[in-house]
Amino acid sequence: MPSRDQSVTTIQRELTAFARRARAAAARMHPELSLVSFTLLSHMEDQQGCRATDLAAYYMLDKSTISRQIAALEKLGFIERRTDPADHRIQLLHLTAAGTEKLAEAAVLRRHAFHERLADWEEGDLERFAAYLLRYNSTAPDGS
Amino acid sequence: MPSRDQSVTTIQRELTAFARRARAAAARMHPELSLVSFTLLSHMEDQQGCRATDLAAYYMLDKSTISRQIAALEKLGFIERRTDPADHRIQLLHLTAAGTEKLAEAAVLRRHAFHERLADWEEGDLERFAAYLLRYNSTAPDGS
DNA sequence: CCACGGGCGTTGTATTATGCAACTAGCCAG
DNA sequence: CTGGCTAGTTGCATAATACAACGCCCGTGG
Repeated sequence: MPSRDQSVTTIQRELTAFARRARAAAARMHPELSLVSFTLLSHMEDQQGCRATDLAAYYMLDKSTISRQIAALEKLGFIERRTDPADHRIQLLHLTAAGTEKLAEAAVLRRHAFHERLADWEEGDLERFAAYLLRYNSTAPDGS
Repeated sequence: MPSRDQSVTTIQRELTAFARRARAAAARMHPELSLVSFTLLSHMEDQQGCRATDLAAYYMLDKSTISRQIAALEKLGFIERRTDPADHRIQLLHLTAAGTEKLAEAAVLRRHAFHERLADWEEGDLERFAAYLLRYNSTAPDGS
């Protein structure tokens, strides 16, 4: 019965509903690390040596926003900037030990919450859901 | 190869990434109607006569935030409040004709964007994705 | 070698969303 | 009627964000 239109509507509605909650949930789980901070930190962990510009592009945030987030994370001692020796304009971002640890802490809390929430999901469904999200996010992340 | 843990991690990561973008995308598509406004309006259309408290609970927003959003939407002429005759504390929220129209406009833009983005998805995948999101959001929306 | 255009990042400024706390008004049970 | 509860509003503070102007460094073309 769900038409293509209806599926699309549901997807946008539910994704949006999720978005509304994510921040609050993050704030509850790890007040020390906002959702944005957590996400950026997480990204940096995966992409050791990424640039601020990369983050800005990926998350559709202004470079100034990223700059401030990075400054805050550095002040907290969670990341360090290493100027690219080959191009002094560029800062390569790396997690510090403290950052890795902090991220792990938050991740544990988040994972716990998500696991609880997804406890009764079959593994196959989880995989498919994850795959859909990846696929969704991989398409046209720009704002053309 | 994706373990349960990994799927869960991916889900949170990708949902979060989506969340980061949704607002910016909404701002681009319909600057008149923020993502929150759109979502609330959309909710009100489905649940004619819902209360502010319902919205606050569903979207995990403070009642004051909802109150202000509602005030703004009313000022724009998109909704009207009808005091519940049975309980004068309660305001039942209804879309006006203008609100319905505005919402439809925004919905068209959004649907267009989403459709473009999801153009190459098979209908079955869309349905499953939508179902997963619904299922996800339906579980434990509270913050216990 | 030097100047210019462009990319990367920072800082100043303003806006906006949001939460918390205090408050008002209306309901209901004792 | 009074106390306690619920719905919603408002004052206040904060945090996230965008935009614009700027500084720094790169490479290229004269």
